[in-house]
Amino acid sequence: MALIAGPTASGKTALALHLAQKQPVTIINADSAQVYAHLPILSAQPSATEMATAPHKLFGYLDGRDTCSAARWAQDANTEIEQAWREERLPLLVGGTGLYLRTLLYGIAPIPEIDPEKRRVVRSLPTDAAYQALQGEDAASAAALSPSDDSRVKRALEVIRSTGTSIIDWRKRLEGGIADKVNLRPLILLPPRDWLHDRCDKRFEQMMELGAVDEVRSLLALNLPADAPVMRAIGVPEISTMLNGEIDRAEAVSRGQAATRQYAKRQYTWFRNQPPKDWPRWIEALNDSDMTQIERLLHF
RNA sequence: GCCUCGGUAGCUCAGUUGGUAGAGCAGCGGAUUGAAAAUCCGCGUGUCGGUGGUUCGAAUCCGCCCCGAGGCA
Repeated sequence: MALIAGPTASGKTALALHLAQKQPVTIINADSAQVYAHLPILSAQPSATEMATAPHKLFGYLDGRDTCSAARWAQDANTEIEQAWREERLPLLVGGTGLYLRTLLYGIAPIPEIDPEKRRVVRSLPTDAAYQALQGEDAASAAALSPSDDSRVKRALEVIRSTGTSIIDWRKRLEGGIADKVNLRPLILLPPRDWLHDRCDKRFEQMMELGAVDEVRSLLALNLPADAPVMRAIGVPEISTMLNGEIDRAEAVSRGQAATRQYAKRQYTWFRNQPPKDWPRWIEALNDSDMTQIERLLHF
Protein backbone atom coordinates (compact mmCIF):
# COMPACT_ATOMS: atom_id res chain seq x y z
CA MET A 1 0.00 0.00 0.00
CA ALA A 2 1.26 3.47 -0.91
CA LEU A 3 0.39 6.72 0.78
CA ILE A 4 0.70 10.34 -0.27
CA ALA A 5 -0.02 12.87 2.47
CA GLY A 6 0.55 16.58 2.83
CA PRO A 7 -1.11 19.94 3.12
CA THR A 8 -3.84 21.19 0.85
CA ALA A 9 -2.70 22.41 -2.58
CA SER A 10 0.61 20.58 -2.32
CA GLY A 11 -0.06 18.63 -5.52
CA LYS A 12 -1.17 15.28 -4.11
CA THR A 13 -3.84 14.66 -6.75
CA ALA A 14 -1.54 15.37 -9.67
CA LEU A 15 1.10 13.10 -8.21
CA ALA A 16 -1.39 10.29 -7.67
CA LEU A 17 -2.63 10.55 -11.25
CA HIS A 18 0.93 10.44 -12.48
CA LEU A 19 1.67 7.31 -10.47
CA ALA A 20 -1.53 5.71 -11.72
CA GLN A 21 0.03 5.68 -15.19
CA LYS A 22 2.88 3.52 -13.94
CA GLN A 23 1.02 0.56 -12.50
CA PRO A 24 -2.55 -0.50 -11.62
CA VAL A 25 -3.65 1.40 -8.53
CA THR A 26 -6.85 2.18 -6.71
CA ILE A 27 -6.79 5.74 -5.46
CA ILE A 28 -8.43 5.99 -2.05
CA ASN A 29 -9.41 9.36 -0.63
CA ALA A 30 -8.02 10.27 2.79
CA ASP A 31 -9.54 13.71 3.10
CA SER A 32 -12.35 14.43 5.54
CA ALA A 33 -14.12 16.98 3.34
CA GLN A 34 -13.85 15.12 0.05
CA VAL A 35 -15.90 12.24 1.44
CA TYR A 36 -19.08 14.32 1.10
CA ALA A 37 -21.07 14.48 -2.09
CA HIS A 38 -22.10 18.12 -2.08
CA LEU A 39 -18.82 19.99 -2.54
CA PRO A 40 -16.84 18.47 -5.40
CA ILE A 41 -15.39 21.86 -6.33
CA LEU A 42 -14.84 23.46 -2.92
CA SER A 43 -13.38 20.32 -1.40
CA ALA A 44 -11.04 19.96 -4.39
CA GLN A 45 -12.11 16.49 -5.41
CA PRO A 46 -10.45 15.26 -8.59
CA SER A 47 -12.56 16.13 -11.64
CA ALA A 48 -14.68 13.53 -13.41
CA THR A 49 -12.08 13.37 -16.16
CA GLU A 50 -9.34 12.74 -13.67
CA MET A 51 -11.33 10.10 -11.85
CA ALA A 52 -11.92 8.30 -15.13
CA THR A 53 -8.21 7.57 -15.52
CA ALA A 54 -8.06 5.19 -12.54
CA PRO A 55 -10.46 3.73 -9.95
CA HIS A 56 -11.19 6.35 -7.28
CA LYS A 57 -12.77 5.36 -3.96
CA LEU A 58 -14.30 7.22 -1.00
CA PHE A 59 -14.73 10.47 -2.92
CA GLY A 60 -18.14 12.09 -2.42
CA TYR A 61 -19.57 8.84 -1.11
CA LEU A 62 -21.40 10.27 1.90
CA ASP A 63 -24.46 12.46 2.14
CA GLY A 64 -24.04 15.70 4.07
CA ARG A 65 -26.63 14.49 6.55
CA ASP A 66 -24.17 11.80 7.53
CA THR A 67 -21.27 12.56 9.79
CA CYS A 68 -18.03 10.91 8.91
CA SER A 69 -15.50 10.17 11.63
CA ALA A 70 -11.97 8.93 11.79
CA ALA A 71 -13.13 5.44 12.76
CA ARG A 72 -15.84 5.32 10.12
CA TRP A 73 -13.43 6.38 7.41
CA ALA A 74 -10.73 3.97 8.55
CA GLN A 75 -13.19 1.10 8.33
CA ASP A 76 -14.31 2.13 4.86
CA ALA A 77 -10.73 2.61 3.73
CA ASN A 78 -9.83 -0.80 5.05
CA THR A 79 -12.62 -2.35 2.99
CA GLU A 80 -11.40 -0.55 -0.13
CA ILE A 81 -7.80 -1.59 0.49
CA GLU A 82 -8.78 -5.23 0.70
CA GLN A 83 -10.90 -4.90 -2.41
CA ALA A 84 -7.96 -3.37 -4.28
CA TRP A 85 -5.75 -6.24 -3.20
CA ARG A 86 -8.31 -8.74 -4.49
CA GLU A 87 -8.21 -6.91 -7.81
CA GLU A 88 -4.42 -6.92 -7.74
CA ARG A 89 -4.27 -3.19 -7.73
CA LEU A 90 -2.03 -1.19 -5.43
CA PRO A 91 -4.04 0.79 -2.87
CA LEU A 92 -2.84 4.40 -3.12
CA LEU A 93 -4.12 6.53 -0.27
CA VAL A 94 -4.16 10.24 -0.99
CA GLY A 95 -5.20 12.95 1.40
CA GLY A 96 -4.50 15.51 4.03
CA THR A 97 -6.45 14.38 7.06
CA GLY A 98 -3.74 13.20 9.40
CA LEU A 99 -6.09 11.88 12.04
CA TYR A 100 -7.82 9.62 9.53
CA LEU A 101 -4.56 8.14 8.34
CA ARG A 102 -3.29 7.66 11.86
CA THR A 103 -6.49 5.88 12.81
CA LEU A 104 -6.28 3.58 9.82
CA LEU A 105 -2.68 2.65 10.52
CA TYR A 106 -2.41 2.66 14.28
CA GLY A 107 -6.00 2.29 15.44
CA ILE A 108 -8.17 4.28 17.80
CA ALA A 109 -9.70 3.86 21.24
CA PRO A 110 -12.66 1.45 21.05
CA ILE A 111 -15.22 3.91 22.37
CA PRO A 112 -18.81 2.81 21.64
CA GLU A 113 -21.25 4.97 19.71
CA ILE A 114 -22.39 7.96 21.73
CA ASP A 115 -26.04 8.13 22.72
CA PRO A 116 -27.41 10.70 20.22
CA GLU A 117 -29.55 12.44 22.82
CA LYS A 118 -26.61 12.82 25.20
CA ARG A 119 -24.50 14.12 22.35
CA ARG A 120 -27.18 16.63 21.43
CA VAL A 121 -27.40 17.91 25.00
CA VAL A 122 -23.61 18.20 25.36
CA ARG A 123 -23.18 20.02 22.07
CA SER A 124 -25.87 22.54 22.89
CA LEU A 125 -23.92 23.63 25.96
CA PRO A 126 -21.76 26.75 25.88
CA THR A 127 -18.08 25.85 26.12
CA ASP A 128 -17.57 27.09 29.66
CA ALA A 129 -20.64 25.24 30.93
CA ALA A 130 -19.43 22.06 29.25
CA TYR A 131 -16.04 22.49 30.90
CA GLN A 132 -17.60 23.04 34.31
CA ALA A 133 -19.68 19.91 33.88
CA LEU A 134 -16.58 17.98 32.83
CA GLN A 135 -14.74 19.13 35.95
CA GLY A 136 -17.52 17.61 37.99
CA GLU A 137 -17.93 14.38 36.02
CA ASP A 138 -14.39 13.62 34.82
CA ALA A 139 -11.90 15.84 36.60
CA ALA A 140 -8.86 14.10 35.15
CA SER A 141 -9.96 14.80 31.58
CA ALA A 142 -10.82 18.37 32.46
CA ALA A 143 -7.39 18.92 33.94
CA ALA A 144 -5.77 17.71 30.74
CA LEU A 145 -7.70 20.08 28.48
CA SER A 146 -7.76 23.78 27.80
CA PRO A 147 -11.13 25.05 29.10
CA SER A 148 -11.72 26.79 25.78
CA ASP A 149 -11.03 23.74 23.62
CA ASP A 150 -14.69 23.38 22.71
CA SER A 151 -14.55 20.24 20.65
CA ARG A 152 -12.30 18.22 22.96
CA VAL A 153 -14.11 19.33 26.11
CA LYS A 154 -17.44 18.27 24.62
CA ARG A 155 -16.02 15.00 23.32
CA ALA A 156 -14.71 14.12 26.79
CA LEU A 157 -18.03 15.04 28.34
CA GLU A 158 -20.15 13.01 25.92
CA VAL A 159 -17.86 10.01 26.44
CA ILE A 160 -18.10 10.04 30.24
CA ARG A 161 -21.85 10.58 30.09
CA SER A 162 -22.51 7.97 27.45
CA THR A 163 -20.13 5.22 28.60
CA GLY A 164 -19.47 5.94 32.27
CA THR A 165 -15.75 5.63 31.60
CA SER A 166 -13.29 8.47 31.22
CA ILE A 167 -11.95 9.13 27.75
CA ILE A 168 -8.49 8.94 29.32
CA ASP A 169 -9.10 5.31 30.24
CA TRP A 170 -10.57 4.49 26.85
CA ARG A 171 -7.50 5.84 25.19
CA LYS A 172 -5.24 3.38 26.93
CA ARG A 173 -6.19 0.98 24.16
CA LEU A 174 -5.92 1.48 20.42
CA GLU A 175 -7.72 -0.92 18.16
CA GLY A 176 -8.11 -1.60 14.47
CA GLY A 177 -4.80 -0.33 13.11
CA ILE A 178 -3.47 -2.11 10.04
CA ALA A 179 0.11 -0.82 10.14
CA ASP A 180 1.59 -4.20 11.00
CA LYS A 181 -0.42 -5.99 8.30
CA VAL A 182 0.64 -3.87 5.34
CA ASN A 183 3.80 -3.07 3.48
CA LEU A 184 3.52 0.68 3.71
CA ARG A 185 5.22 2.97 1.21
CA PRO A 186 4.53 6.51 2.46
CA LEU A 187 5.52 9.93 1.18
CA ILE A 188 4.85 13.25 2.87
CA LEU A 189 4.82 16.42 0.80
CA LEU A 190 6.12 19.48 2.66
CA PRO A 191 6.77 22.06 -0.06
CA PRO A 192 8.13 25.57 0.62
CA ARG A 193 5.57 27.77 2.29
CA ASP A 194 5.71 30.60 -0.26
CA TRP A 195 4.98 28.21 -3.09
CA LEU A 196 2.17 26.62 -1.14
CA HIS A 197 0.58 29.94 -0.20
CA ASP A 198 0.60 31.03 -3.79
CA ARG A 199 -1.14 27.83 -4.82
CA CYS A 200 -3.70 28.16 -2.01
CA ASP A 201 -4.59 31.67 -3.18
CA LYS A 202 -4.88 30.70 -6.82
CA ARG A 203 -6.84 27.61 -5.99
CA PHE A 204 -9.57 29.41 -4.09
CA GLU A 205 -9.96 31.97 -6.87
CA GLN A 206 -10.22 29.09 -9.35
CA MET A 207 -12.88 27.40 -7.27
CA MET A 208 -14.93 30.58 -7.41
CA GLU A 209 -14.62 30.60 -11.19
CA LEU A 210 -15.56 26.94 -11.44
CA GLY A 211 -18.86 27.44 -9.61
CA ALA A 212 -18.15 27.27 -5.90
CA VAL A 213 -20.87 29.84 -5.25
CA ASP A 214 -23.57 27.71 -6.89
CA GLU A 215 -22.28 24.74 -5.01
CA VAL A 216 -22.71 26.53 -1.69
CA ARG A 217 -26.12 27.86 -2.73
CA SER A 218 -27.30 24.30 -3.39
CA LEU A 219 -25.78 23.10 -0.15
CA LEU A 220 -27.56 25.81 1.84
CA ALA A 221 -30.85 24.86 0.17
CA LEU A 222 -30.57 21.44 1.81
CA ASN A 223 -30.93 23.05 5.24
CA LEU A 224 -28.46 20.73 6.86
CA PRO A 225 -27.84 21.08 10.59
CA ALA A 226 -25.39 23.90 11.26
CA ASP A 227 -22.97 21.50 12.93
CA ALA A 228 -22.82 19.09 9.98
CA PRO A 229 -19.14 18.68 9.08
CA VAL A 230 -19.78 19.52 5.43
CA MET A 231 -21.08 22.92 6.53
CA ARG A 232 -17.72 23.94 7.85
CA ALA A 233 -15.61 22.98 4.89
CA ILE A 234 -13.35 25.84 3.91
CA GLY A 235 -15.25 28.27 1.74
CA VAL A 236 -18.73 27.38 2.95
CA PRO A 237 -18.86 29.92 5.80
CA GLU A 238 -17.14 32.57 3.68
CA ILE A 239 -19.40 32.16 0.64
CA SER A 240 -22.49 31.88 2.84
CA THR A 241 -21.64 35.23 4.39
CA MET A 242 -21.32 36.64 0.91
CA LEU A 243 -24.69 35.21 -0.13
CA ASN A 244 -26.21 36.87 2.94
CA GLY A 245 -24.98 40.16 1.52
CA GLU A 246 -22.69 40.88 4.45
CA ILE A 247 -19.50 40.92 2.38
CA ASP A 248 -18.67 41.27 -1.29
CA ARG A 249 -17.02 38.74 -3.54
CA ALA A 250 -13.54 40.16 -3.12
CA GLU A 251 -13.81 39.91 0.65
CA ALA A 252 -15.16 36.35 0.42
CA VAL A 253 -12.24 35.37 -1.77
CA SER A 254 -9.72 36.96 0.52
CA ARG A 255 -11.22 35.23 3.58
CA GLY A 256 -11.41 31.92 1.78
CA GLN A 257 -7.80 32.21 0.75
CA ALA A 258 -6.72 33.02 4.29
CA ALA A 259 -8.69 30.07 5.65
CA THR A 260 -7.02 27.80 3.09
CA ARG A 261 -3.55 29.02 4.05
CA GLN A 262 -4.29 28.58 7.74
CA TYR A 263 -5.54 25.07 7.13
CA ALA A 264 -2.43 24.25 5.12
CA LYS A 265 -0.31 25.49 8.00
CA ARG A 266 -2.07 23.21 10.51
CA GLN A 267 -1.61 20.26 8.19
CA TYR A 268 2.01 21.23 7.74
CA THR A 269 2.53 21.09 11.50
CA TRP A 270 0.76 17.74 11.70
CA PHE A 271 2.68 16.08 8.91
CA ARG A 272 5.97 17.59 9.97
CA ASN A 273 5.68 16.22 13.51
CA GLN A 274 3.14 13.43 13.86
CA PRO A 275 4.08 10.71 11.37
CA PRO A 276 7.00 8.35 12.13
CA LYS A 277 10.38 9.93 11.58
CA ASP A 278 11.33 7.34 8.98
CA TRP A 279 8.57 8.33 6.55
CA PRO A 280 10.23 10.16 3.66
CA ARG A 281 9.49 13.86 3.38
CA TRP A 282 9.59 15.66 0.05
CA ILE A 283 10.35 19.28 0.86
CA GLU A 284 10.62 20.77 -2.63
CA ALA A 285 7.93 22.30 -4.80
CA LEU A 286 6.47 19.50 -6.89
CA ASN A 287 7.97 19.54 -10.39
CA ASP A 288 7.54 17.17 -13.29
CA SER A 289 11.30 16.81 -13.40
CA ASP A 290 11.34 15.27 -9.92
CA MET A 291 8.99 12.45 -10.82
CA THR A 292 11.64 9.79 -11.30
CA GLN A 293 13.04 10.47 -7.89
CA ILE A 294 9.61 10.48 -6.31
CA GLU A 295 8.72 7.22 -7.99
CA ARG A 296 11.83 5.71 -6.49
CA LEU A 297 10.88 6.96 -3.01
CA LEU A 298 7.49 5.30 -3.37
CA HIS A 299 8.95 2.15 -4.95
CA PHE A 300 7.03 2.57 -8.16
C1' G B 1 2.96 77.57 -6.38
C1' C B 2 0.11 78.10 -1.69
C1' C B 3 -3.03 75.72 2.13
C1' U B 4 -4.91 71.39 4.76
C1' C B 5 -4.67 66.39 6.19
C1' G B 6 -1.84 62.03 6.31
C1' G B 7 3.19 58.96 6.27
C1' U B 8 4.10 54.15 13.03
C1' A B 9 4.51 46.01 12.15
C1' G B 10 3.05 42.58 5.86
C1' C B 11 -2.29 45.38 6.00
C1' U B 12 -5.86 48.79 8.68
C1' C B 13 -4.87 51.91 12.52
C1' A B 14 -3.97 53.54 18.30
C1' G B 15 -0.24 56.21 20.78
C1' U B 16 -2.93 60.76 26.53
C1' U B 17 0.96 66.97 29.35
C1' G B 18 8.15 64.49 25.53
C1' G B 19 10.44 58.96 29.15
C1' U B 20 13.24 54.48 22.56
C1' A B 21 5.77 51.86 20.88
C1' G B 22 0.57 48.42 20.83
C1' A B 23 -4.29 46.56 18.98
C1' G B 24 -7.09 43.84 15.20
C1' C B 25 -6.21 41.13 10.85
C1' A B 26 -2.30 38.57 8.20
C1' G B 27 2.05 35.62 9.48
C1' C B 28 5.17 32.13 12.42
C1' G B 29 5.83 27.87 16.08
C1' G B 30 3.13 23.98 18.64
C1' A B 31 -0.81 20.58 20.18
C1' U B 32 -3.99 17.13 17.93
C1' U B 33 -7.10 9.54 19.86
C1' G B 34 -14.54 8.64 16.83
C1' A B 35 -17.09 16.59 14.04
C1' A B 36 -10.05 17.11 12.39
C1' A B 37 -11.04 21.70 6.05
C1' A B 38 -12.76 21.08 13.19
C1' U B 39 -10.83 22.76 17.97
C1' C B 40 -7.13 24.83 20.98
C1' C B 41 -2.18 26.87 23.03
C1' G B 42 1.98 30.17 22.34
C1' C B 43 4.92 34.26 19.65
C1' G B 44 5.20 41.34 17.81
C1' U B 45 7.99 40.19 13.51
C1' G B 46 9.32 47.97 13.89
C1' U B 47 16.05 52.51 11.31
C1' C B 48 7.80 55.47 14.25
C1' G B 49 9.06 58.81 5.82
C1' G B 50 14.25 61.37 5.71
C1' U B 51 17.43 64.90 7.79
C1' G B 52 19.03 68.86 11.03
C1' G B 53 17.76 71.15 15.69
C1' U B 54 15.58 71.97 20.95
C1' U B 55 16.03 68.60 25.26
C1' C B 56 19.15 64.66 30.24
C1' G B 57 15.61 62.23 26.90
C1' A B 58 11.73 63.05 20.58
C1' A B 59 6.91 58.73 17.27
C1' U B 60 5.47 63.13 20.16
C1' C B 61 8.11 70.04 19.87
C1' C B 62 10.64 73.29 15.73
C1' G B 63 13.10 73.91 10.58
C1' C B 64 14.01 71.92 5.81
C1' C B 65 13.27 67.92 2.33
C1' C B 66 10.63 63.48 0.17
C1' C B 67 5.96 60.72 -0.75
C1' G B 68 0.37 60.25 -0.86
C1' A B 69 -4.77 62.37 -0.69
C1' G B 70 -7.76 66.66 -0.95
C1' G B 71 -8.55 72.01 -1.46
C1' C B 72 -7.26 77.03 -3.49
C1' A B 73 -5.31 78.95 -7.62
